[in-house]
Amino acid sequence: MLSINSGSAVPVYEQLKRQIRLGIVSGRYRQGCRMPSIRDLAAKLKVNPNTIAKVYRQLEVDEFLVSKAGSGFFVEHSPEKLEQTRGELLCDLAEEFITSAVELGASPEVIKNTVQKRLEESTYHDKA
Amino acid sequence: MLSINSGSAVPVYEQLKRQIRLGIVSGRYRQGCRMPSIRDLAAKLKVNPNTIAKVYRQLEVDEFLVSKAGSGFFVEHSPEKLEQTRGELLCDLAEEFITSAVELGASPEVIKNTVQKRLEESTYHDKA
Amino acid sequence: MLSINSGSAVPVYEQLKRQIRLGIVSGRYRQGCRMPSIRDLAAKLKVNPNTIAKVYRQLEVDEFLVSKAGSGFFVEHSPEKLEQTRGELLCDLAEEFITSAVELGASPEVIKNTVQKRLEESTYHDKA
Amino acid sequence: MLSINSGSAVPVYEQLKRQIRLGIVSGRYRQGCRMPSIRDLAAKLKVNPNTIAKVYRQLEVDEFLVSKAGSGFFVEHSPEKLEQTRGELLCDLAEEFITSAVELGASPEVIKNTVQKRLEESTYHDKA
DNA sequence: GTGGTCTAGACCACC
DNA sequence: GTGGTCTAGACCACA
Repeated sequence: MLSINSGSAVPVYEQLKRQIRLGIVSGRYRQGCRMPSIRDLAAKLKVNPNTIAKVYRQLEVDEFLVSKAGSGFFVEHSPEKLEQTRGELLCDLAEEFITSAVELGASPEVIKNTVQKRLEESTYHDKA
Repeated sequence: MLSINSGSAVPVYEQLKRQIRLGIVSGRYRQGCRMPSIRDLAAKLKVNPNTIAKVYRQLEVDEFLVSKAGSGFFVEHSPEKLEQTRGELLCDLAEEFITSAVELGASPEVIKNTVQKRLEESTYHDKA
Repeated sequence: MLSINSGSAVPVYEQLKRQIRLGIVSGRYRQGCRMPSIRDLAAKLKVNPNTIAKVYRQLEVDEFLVSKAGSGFFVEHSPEKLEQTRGELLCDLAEEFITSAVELGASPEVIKNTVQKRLEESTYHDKA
Repeated sequence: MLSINSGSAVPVYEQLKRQIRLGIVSGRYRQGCRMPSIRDLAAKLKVNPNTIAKVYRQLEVDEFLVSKAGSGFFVEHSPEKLEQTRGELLCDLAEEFITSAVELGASPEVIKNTVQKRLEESTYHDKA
C-alpha cells in the first residue's frame, strides 16, 4: 500500500515515485504487470489525477514503466536497470540512516557496532 | 518542522511523539525551553488539540517534558535518560534500515560493506 | 520568434520544445543566457503557464536548460551535447524532407538531383 | 486534415492554399472530386468564409480547381500542370530543408551525405 | 474505459 | 518577482 505525508517538505509525487520504485525493485510490482489506472489510484489516494500521471510519466522516463495508450501503465524494466537501482537505493538507505545516526551524536564505531549487532540478531531469528 | 502521514498505520500521536523525542535527544529542542502551546501546535498541524495533549502527556510520563500549570510544557530530562534514549533510537534506526535493506534483497555482508563505505566517505568529507 | 499551430496534431508543448531546441543548437539562444520567464512567455504566446513550464522542464531533462529557483531558466549545455543534437536534428530534417518528397512521387534520383541543384545555386549566391 | 498557424508570418490563406495544392498534387484530393463547401470548411477551421473563398479562387486561377455555380468547387487540372507543380513543390521542399540545415551549421557536403544516407536506408527498407 | 494534452487557477519557498 | 507543486476540471485519440 502507498501512503502520503501531506505535511512533508518532499512533494507528494516524489513520495509516491519512491514508494513505487521501491515496490518494483523489491519485486512487489512484477515485470509486465499493469499498474492501477491513473484515475483509480488518484481516487484511492485522494490526490489529483495529474499528480499520479506525473509520477507514472517520470517512472516511464526512468525506464521502470511503459505506457500503452488506452490500456494503462505496465511494469517494464531491464534486469541491469533493476540491479543498478537496487544498489543505488541501498546506498540511499545507508546514507539516510547514517545521517540520522550522526545527528543523534553517534560515532562511526557506535554506528558500525549497532548495525553489526542488529544483523547478528536478525540472522539468529532467521535460523530459529 | 513536524510532519504527519495521515495514511500511515502508525497513529498520528505516535508519529508526533517520535519526532519530538528525536528533536529533544538530537538537541534541536533544548533543555529548559518552552514547547509550542497545545492549541497553537494543533492549529498549525491541523489536528485535534487532544492529540497534541496526548503527545505532551506521554512525553511527560517518559520524562522528556514537564508541565507547568498555566505556563506550558518545558523540555526537562536527566542526562542519563537522554543518553539511554539516544541508544534506543539508534537501535530503532538501525532496525528500520536493515529491514528495508533486506527487503531490497541485500545480504548481511552487502549491508555491512555499504555502511562501512558510506562511513568512510563521510569521515573523509569531514576531514576535507 | 516562436509560433504555434493550434490545429496541428503535434502538441503545443512539443512544437515549442522543437523550436527552442533548434534555437539553442543554431546559436540564436546563447549559452548562459536567461530564457523568458514562464509567465511572460505564456502571456506572449497566449498559452497556459503550465504548458511553458512543461517545455522548459523537458528541455532541462534533455540538458539544454537549467532552472534556478526564484531566478529563471538559463541556456546551459555541454558542447558535445550540442554537436550531437545538431547531427540528430539534421537527420530529422532530412527524413522529413525525403518523406514529403516521396509522397510527392519523387524518385531517389530526382530527390538527389534537386538537392544538388539547390546546393549549387546557394553556393553560387554565397560567392556572389 | 488542414491546419493553421495563427502566429506565422505567412498569411492564413497562403497556408491553406499550399496545403490544398499539396493535397491535390500528392493525390489525396483526386481529379473530379468536390471540395468541401466554403462555409463548411470555414466553420471547421474557424476562419472567415471569405478566406476560404480567396483560397479556392486563387487555386482556380492556378488551374487546380474549377467552380460550378450553385454546386461547389471541384478538383480539375491537366496532367502537365500537375507534373510541373510537382517539380516546383519539390524545389520548395528542398530549399526549406537546405535553409534549415544551413542554419544548423551544416556544410553542403554534410547535407548531401545525410540525404544520400537517408535515401539508402529508406530504399533498403522498401526492399525489405 | 485508457492515457495525453491543455486550461485556469491556487499556494508555497526562494530571492 | 521567480519557479515548483497541486487542484479541478476540460477535450481528444485510441482501443
